Amino acid sequence: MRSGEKPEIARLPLFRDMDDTLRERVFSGSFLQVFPPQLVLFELGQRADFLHVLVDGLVELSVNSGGRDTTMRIVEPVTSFILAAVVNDLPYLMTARTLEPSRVLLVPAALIREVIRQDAALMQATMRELALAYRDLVRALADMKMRQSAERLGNYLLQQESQQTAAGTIHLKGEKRLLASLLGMTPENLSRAFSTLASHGVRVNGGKITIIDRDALCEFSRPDPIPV
Amino acid sequence: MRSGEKPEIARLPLFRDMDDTLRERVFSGSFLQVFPPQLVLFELGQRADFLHVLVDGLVELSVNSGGRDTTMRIVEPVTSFILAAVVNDLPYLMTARTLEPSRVLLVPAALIREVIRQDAALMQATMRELALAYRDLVRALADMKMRQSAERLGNYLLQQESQQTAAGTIHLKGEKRLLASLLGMTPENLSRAFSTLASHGVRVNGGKITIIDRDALCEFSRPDPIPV
DNA sequence: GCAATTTCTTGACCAAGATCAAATCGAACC
DNA sequence: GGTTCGATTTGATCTTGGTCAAGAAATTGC
Repeated sequence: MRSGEKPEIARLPLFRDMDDTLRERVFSGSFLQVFPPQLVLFELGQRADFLHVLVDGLVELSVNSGGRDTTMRIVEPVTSFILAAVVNDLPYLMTARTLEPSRVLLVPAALIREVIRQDAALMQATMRELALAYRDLVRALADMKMRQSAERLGNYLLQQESQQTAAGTIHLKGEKRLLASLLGMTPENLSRAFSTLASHGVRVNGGKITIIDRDALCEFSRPDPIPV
Repeated sequence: MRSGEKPEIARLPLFRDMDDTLRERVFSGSFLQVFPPQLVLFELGQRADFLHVLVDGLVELSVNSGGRDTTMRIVEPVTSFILAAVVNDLPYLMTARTLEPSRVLLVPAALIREVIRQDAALMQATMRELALAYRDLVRALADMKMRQSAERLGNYLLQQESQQTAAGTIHLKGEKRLLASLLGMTPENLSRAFSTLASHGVRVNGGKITIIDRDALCEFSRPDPIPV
């Protein structure tokens, strides 16, 4: 791999605290690969050969089964993904596809498992990362079960706003149909959900969303009481 | 804690491989408590003070927010629960309530975190447990997003059948309304879903379910291609 | 720049599931 | 055994969200 992105990857919570020599060993045993958009990186059911780290671009993780399909997560750089499958050496439960031209660091699964066994700090970071990911999914499942579609959209926007830098403004990544699938609705209903939110402080302009009345949106969407 | 259940807890994947002395330290720092049914063990939002191990009885984990409520998991003995909150010292995302008279081992969160740092085998077991729990939730979320209610019920039955000992027979634990909430539907609709499954090889007699035609049920429910 | 293609939006209609109400079933208690 | 209370089932109706179709807007390709 090129050295340019190494520091940024090394700064990830997953790799931050581990032994420098072992980290170097992980990196030198991995390779950075460039992928065009719409390329399938791996499919659900395959044996987990690599821990992936998205360095640049955009990746969708989805589940497809019985002719149906749903987006589980949109991965933005710089983030590792598919850690749970790698840790337990189990088949991927999701399919990964690039949405934009992307650069991905591929860490051989056997290598990362070996180094995890050797390095307590890496193991602890892995454990913490998995615990946080688990909690994200608890929230996502509760969201899907308890809220209706426009509320889910409202909460998604509030959450994105708090993560993105510019206050009050959100830039959607990917197409709207992708967001619809992530939120568990059809593109048609996402469109209608945006119209519903128009009377609750949200303005839409293509992929640029503005929250002009945060209180009204909170009132409507009833965000989680426990902050992330 | 009494010594009777110690071996069974020690045999759990979480505690199985750790150092014996440290395991003894964990157990002697914990206490086994008996709770009546319908008692709230902890509520969402509270600081995670204890790792819980259900030794006997039945516990519901639920999320309640904005006047709505949904069952996230039904915990059967012998199983630990709420590990993710404890590992990262974060507030519980779920509320726990006993459904039957229950005995629960309460392991102080600070103690288990300390021993995890000291014992690589325990840390590895924790990491694995979290990774498996994560994968369960990926399945649950995909299930909720992609399948309709009767299919979810069918898959639940197939899954329960494979876990319980008697082939073809399932004993529901807890009331049907609980199962309805776990599957993300109303009790009324659960009842209708059972009638739907009647024409797909399922017979119901109170809490005793019989799968008289496994193939027909699979055909209807389209279970996950990747086995758990 | 303009045609072609795709995405997004809107409207009409349909299906799944929720709600409300009432009837039935079953277990616990006298 | 009969009563009572809650759980479950059934039916009628309503709401939400999905489907289908068409038009508007945006993007791509030439």
